[in-house]
Amino acid sequence: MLHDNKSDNNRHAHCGLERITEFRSLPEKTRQQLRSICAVHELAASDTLAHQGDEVRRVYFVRSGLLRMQKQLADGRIQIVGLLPKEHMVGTVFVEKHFFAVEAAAPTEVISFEARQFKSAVSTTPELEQILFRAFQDEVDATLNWLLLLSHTKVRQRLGGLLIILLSKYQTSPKSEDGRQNTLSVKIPLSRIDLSNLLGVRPESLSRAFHALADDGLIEIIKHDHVRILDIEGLSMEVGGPDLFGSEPDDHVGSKVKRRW
Amino acid sequence: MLHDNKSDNNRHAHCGLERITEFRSLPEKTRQQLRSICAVHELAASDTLAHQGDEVRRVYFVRSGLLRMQKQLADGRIQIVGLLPKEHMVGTVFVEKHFFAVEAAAPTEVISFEARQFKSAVSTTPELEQILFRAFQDEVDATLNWLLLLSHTKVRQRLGGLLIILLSKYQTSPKSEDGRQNTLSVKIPLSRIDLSNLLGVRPESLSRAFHALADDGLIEIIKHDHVRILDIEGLSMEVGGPDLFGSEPDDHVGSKVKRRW
DNA sequence: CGGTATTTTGAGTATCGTCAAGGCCAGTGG
DNA sequence: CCACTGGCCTTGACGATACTCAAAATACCG
Repeated sequence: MLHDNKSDNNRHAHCGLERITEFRSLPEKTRQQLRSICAVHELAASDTLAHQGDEVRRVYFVRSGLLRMQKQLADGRIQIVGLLPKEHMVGTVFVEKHFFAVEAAAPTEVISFEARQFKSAVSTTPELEQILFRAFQDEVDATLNWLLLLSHTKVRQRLGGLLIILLSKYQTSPKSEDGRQNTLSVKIPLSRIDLSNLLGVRPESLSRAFHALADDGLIEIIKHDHVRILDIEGLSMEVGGPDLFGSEPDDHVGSKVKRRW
Repeated sequence: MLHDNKSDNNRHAHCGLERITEFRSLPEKTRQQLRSICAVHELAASDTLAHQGDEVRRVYFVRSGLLRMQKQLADGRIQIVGLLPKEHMVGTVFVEKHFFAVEAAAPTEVISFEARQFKSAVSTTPELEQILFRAFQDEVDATLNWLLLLSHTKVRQRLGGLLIILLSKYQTSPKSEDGRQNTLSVKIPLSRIDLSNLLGVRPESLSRAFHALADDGLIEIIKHDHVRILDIEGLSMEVGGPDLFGSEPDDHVGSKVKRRW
C-alpha cells in the first residue's frame, strides 16, 4: 500500500522539484506553479505506488531510489517490464488506467502532481511539453531495450545483457581508486526474486547462470548482489555484440536526456 | 533499398494525407502545410525504409501495408521489435539515429515529411502535437505488449499470445458470412521466418507449436498462414488469462486512438 | 512440368523448469 | 557471545522443452 504519510502535509511545501534535473531548466514561473500543486511521497521497499487497473490520478517523478513497473500474470508469474530510477517519470497522462503495478524496489522518494493539473500545466508550457516528449522517448527506448533483453532465449544471454545495462548505471569503482586495475564491478540493486521476475526465468536458473559465467571467467561473484566484470568483451559477445543496447548514450537531440537504463 | 520511385515527383502533390485517420481532424491550414512538405513512397515486400544506424531524416506514416521494425543482432539473429500497420508513425523526431531497421513486411505505401519541417509544424500546431503524443503513447503500449509476449518462455505461449493479438487485427469472417458458425479465423501476414524472428524462436519450434495447438483442438490450420481459432478461451488460458494484452481497446482518453496491435 | 524456396518432420543434444534438500546470512533472544 | 530461526540463495537430480542438424514434404514460380 502507498504510504501517504507526508503527502498532504507537503503540498505547497518545498518538494525538492529541483532535484529532478529536467525541472531545473524550467522558467521560475512554471516551477512556482508546479511547486504549488506537487506532493511528496516516501516509499519503503515493496510499497505499492499504483495497482494494476487503478485509475491514473497522479503523475509521479522519482527523486531517489528505484521503482519497478510490473504485471501480475494470470499464471501467477510476475513480470517486471521496467525499472524507474532517479529522475524518471511514472504514469502517462494519456492513459486512464494503470496497465502495470508500480512498486518500490528499494526505499524511494517520489514527488507527484494531480494528473489533470499537470496536464494543463503541460499544455500551457512548451518547456514542460518538451520534458514530457523526452520522457516518452525514454520510455520507448528503455522498453525496447528490455524487449531485446527478453528476446534472448538463453539465461546466460539475458543475464549478460542485464549486467551490461546495469554496468552503465550501478558501476562502482569506475576506473579504480588506487589506479591499479581497471576491472569493473556492479552492485545489483535487486533481489534474486526481482531479478528472476525481470528476466523471466527461475531463480535457480539465474543462480546457475551466474556461476556459469563465473566459471568461464567472465565475471567474479563477490557477493550475491555484487559482481566484478572480468571480461566485458566476452560478456558482450555473449549477448551478441557491443552494439546491442542503445549504441551511444547521447543519442538524443536534446543532449542531456537521461536514458532509463 | 528504398525505392524512391515516386517520392520526389509526388511532393506537393496529393499525397493522400486524409487516408491517415488522425490527420482528418486537423485544421485545413495545417493539412495544407503538411501536404506541401509530404512525399509518397511505395515499398515492395522486404524493401528497406531505414537501415539501423541511419540518421533520422524523415518521419513516416504508413498508409497501407505493413512494416516491421527490427534489429540485426551480432549473433546473426534478427529480432523484430514491432510491427507497424496502417495509420502508424515511424521514426521518432527526438532521436538522431535509427535504432532499428525498418522494412516492409508486405507491399506498403508510406507518406513522409522531412523531420525538421515536421517538427516545426508540430511545435506550431497543438493538434499535431496531440497526434504526436498519442503516437508515442501507442508506441509505448505496443512495445510493452511485445515485451509481455516475449516474457513467456514456452513457444506455445508466445504463439498463442501472438494469435490473440493478430485476432484483433487480421480477423477474417468476423462473425460469419452465412451465419453458421462463430469460429474466428486469422490470416497471418508474416512468413514463418518473420514469425520466428518476431517471437524469438526457431521456425522448427514454431511449426511444432502450431501443430501442438492444433492437436489440442485450440486451433485448426487451414493453411500455413491461415488458422481458425476453435477455442479462444483455451488459447487465452495458454497465455495466462484474457487480461494479458491491453485490457480494453479503448483505454485512452482521446477515444479514437489506434492501438498498434 | 521441373526447380527453388518454404515448411514440416525426425532424431539427438543442450538448456531450462521443477521439486527437494542443503547452505549461508541476518536478526532475535537467551 | 552464541545458539536458534527464517528468509534467501545455491546445489542436485530429473523431466520437459527448445535448439541443432539433417532430410523429406509441400508450396510457389516460371
